[in-house]
Amino acid sequence: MRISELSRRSGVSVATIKYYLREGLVPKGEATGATQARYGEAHLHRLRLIRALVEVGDAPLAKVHAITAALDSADGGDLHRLLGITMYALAPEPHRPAEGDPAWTAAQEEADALIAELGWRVTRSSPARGRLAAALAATDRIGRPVSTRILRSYARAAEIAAEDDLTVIDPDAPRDQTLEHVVIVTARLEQALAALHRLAQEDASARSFGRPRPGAGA
Amino acid sequence: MRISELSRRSGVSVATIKYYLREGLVPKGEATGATQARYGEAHLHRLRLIRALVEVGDAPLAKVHAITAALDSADGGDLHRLLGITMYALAPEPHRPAEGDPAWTAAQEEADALIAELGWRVTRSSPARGRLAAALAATDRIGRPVSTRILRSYARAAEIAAEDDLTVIDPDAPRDQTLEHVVIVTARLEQALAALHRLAQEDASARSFGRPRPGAGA
DNA sequence: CAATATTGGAGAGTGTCGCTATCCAAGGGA
DNA sequence: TCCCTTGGATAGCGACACTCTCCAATATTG
Repeated sequence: MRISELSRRSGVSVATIKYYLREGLVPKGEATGATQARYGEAHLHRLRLIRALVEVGDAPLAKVHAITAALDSADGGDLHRLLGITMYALAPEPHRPAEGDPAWTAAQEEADALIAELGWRVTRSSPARGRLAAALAATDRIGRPVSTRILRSYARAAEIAAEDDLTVIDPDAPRDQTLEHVVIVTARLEQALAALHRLAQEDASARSFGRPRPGAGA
Repeated sequence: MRISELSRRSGVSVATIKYYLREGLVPKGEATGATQARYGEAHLHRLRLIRALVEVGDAPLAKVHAITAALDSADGGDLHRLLGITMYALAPEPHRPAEGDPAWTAAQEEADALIAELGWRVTRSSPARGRLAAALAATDRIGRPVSTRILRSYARAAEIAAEDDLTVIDPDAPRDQTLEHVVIVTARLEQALAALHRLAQEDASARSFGRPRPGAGA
């Protein structure tokens, strides 16, 4: 297909596709002349992956670029590695506190202990590990550490959810599409969890601080 | 204190404070002359709240403005209302699907049913309600609906966590400080939850797709 | 008291991000 | 044949969150 059809089928404007081509996020089409090229299904999948990363995963294009680069080079790479690269790129980096900070050290130990206790097989360098520790340290510093009870209860729920997430994967589908699905499922579940948390919080706040008939927000 | 001291104690540059003053995010100091004004502790709390919203809550200044406006006007407003305004402003708005979308309708009903079942007292217009529905609808559409088992298990965990969140609140502390703490605790817990979820996912991926010695990501 | 530094206030400028618009010449389709 | 689309490249734009520069009016310090 030509660029206009690719645009129509992907919902991405021609100008934006050209921009992605220039940036190397989408591989060039097969040139059929000085001013013509042909695109295929792979290009369509790629565009959908990019949109999923940007719109659902809220990733900056630079990170999208890291992911597509891995996709385009490590064709034979195993799926676990590819998933790792993708999820690592999607992770927001926490502003890491100073090395010597006692709250930080304690939080790291707590995170490690929890991971060990659950027997989770994660790399030492996983950004999620640091993110967890940073979150624990921050609440610590405010004087209200997260209770281990809650942490455990969430961890258990997360375990089940993660297992479920992966059933979405068809190892034989195109990689672009596989990643697209994983990104969407992961991001959406996180949205759902955050939403649940806020709803629960609103309920708790209504019961603690609300008036009998809670006029509530907005 | 004068602006330079306010800057030093808050860690926000003088230029930025001036900018916040111009934008009305921070109330003006008490003028003591044509080119002089005095600032107090309230200004310090306000700056810390703003930084918490921006850095931890990742809120755009426009939303911060909505929150500070509420703070500055509704001094007598009850805490529940103020919390509502704050958390509503922090909520990312989901791109709401078309009205007629069947997945959307079904997801909304599921969300409402869950809330009703748990007996949560949340307003009909709560953005978290829409966010939850949007997340459910998105995974639905991909063909992998979130299981109610997982949803319930997360909801239960969220309930406990939310209860805990509120113990951070001292109803007699300055409102700016109270909001700052709630924002930090809420945002950080959400980070922790997301991190747990990703760690669990990495573990699941390692077990399903990894090689015996999982070289993993990055 | 004089020299120097700081302040409030306002406007313009900066850097990043993710596009979007404009041009142009070479093909392609009717 | 004649017009429309395309690829390719360059420049421009709008939002955002500052940051810089000026200025005249104080404060502070010696």
